[in-house]
Amino acid sequence: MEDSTMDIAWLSQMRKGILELCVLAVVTREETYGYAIVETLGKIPGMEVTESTIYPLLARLCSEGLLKHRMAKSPNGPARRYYSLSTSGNQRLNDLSSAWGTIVDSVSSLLSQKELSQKEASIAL
Amino acid sequence: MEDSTMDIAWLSQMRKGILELCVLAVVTREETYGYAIVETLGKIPGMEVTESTIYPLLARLCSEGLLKHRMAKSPNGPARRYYSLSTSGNQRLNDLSSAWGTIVDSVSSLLSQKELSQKEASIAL
DNA sequence: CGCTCCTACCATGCGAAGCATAGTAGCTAG
DNA sequence: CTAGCTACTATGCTTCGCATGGTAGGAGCG
Repeated sequence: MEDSTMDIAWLSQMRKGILELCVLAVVTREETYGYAIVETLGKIPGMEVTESTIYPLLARLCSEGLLKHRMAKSPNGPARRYYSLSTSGNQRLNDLSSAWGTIVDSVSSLLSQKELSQKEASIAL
Repeated sequence: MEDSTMDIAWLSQMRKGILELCVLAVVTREETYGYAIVETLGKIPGMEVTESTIYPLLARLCSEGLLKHRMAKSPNGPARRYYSLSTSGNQRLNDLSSAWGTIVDSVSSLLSQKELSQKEASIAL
């Protein structure tokens, strides 16, 4: 019931499922680890996430065989778990990516029709 | 456990929250009713929905005050419940719409970086 | 006049995913 | 040795899409 979180509640809903695409896209750029992904996505408008979102997601993608990981030492803290894409992870990235393109087209088509009808409505009035 | 539904399970996840934007966009074009919205969205690639998705969503949007409705007779069946946008519904549509634009930009930026790194990787190999 | 079929909407319940909250543990600095 | 940063973990809540299975009005047909 907190105002600041209520205001953007629908935003996180809109992100559902899209985050998986984003994480795969980030990991495919370079082998990286959870904590860094949080910071990377934190710089992207509308894509801010917390660790409690990213870590379960990474675990899920691993258990689905889309990601693989290896441990490596960190210069300033506990060991990091570096993730990289598996073959099927690459496949999934392509699938998600094309599905994403389809949805973007569909939605923007819907929204443009909205603008047209609004102009017509203002004329009709 | 059916294969055909398993294959596109992540697709419905990706649609979460986006559907709200789509329904508002459809309703703002013209006053319409649940059954028709299902058929309208059914024609849009990647946006196929069932009645059990739309009716609860319409009810939710109504209870949030984003939509208002009126009953009207149907030429071939039971009475229809026609929906139209309220003032705050219009506001929400604008909010969702701009948030959508932000996300689309962010994701496509991520995906284009992916393509770059893949070219670099193929050179490095 | 009942039977079937299409239309239109409703109720229940489940599973997936984001995320708040809180905790664990490695490592360095002073 | 303890304070503070880094990195990951565990639990539980909430929302939402959706499968399933209804209810009910009207039209056409024998």
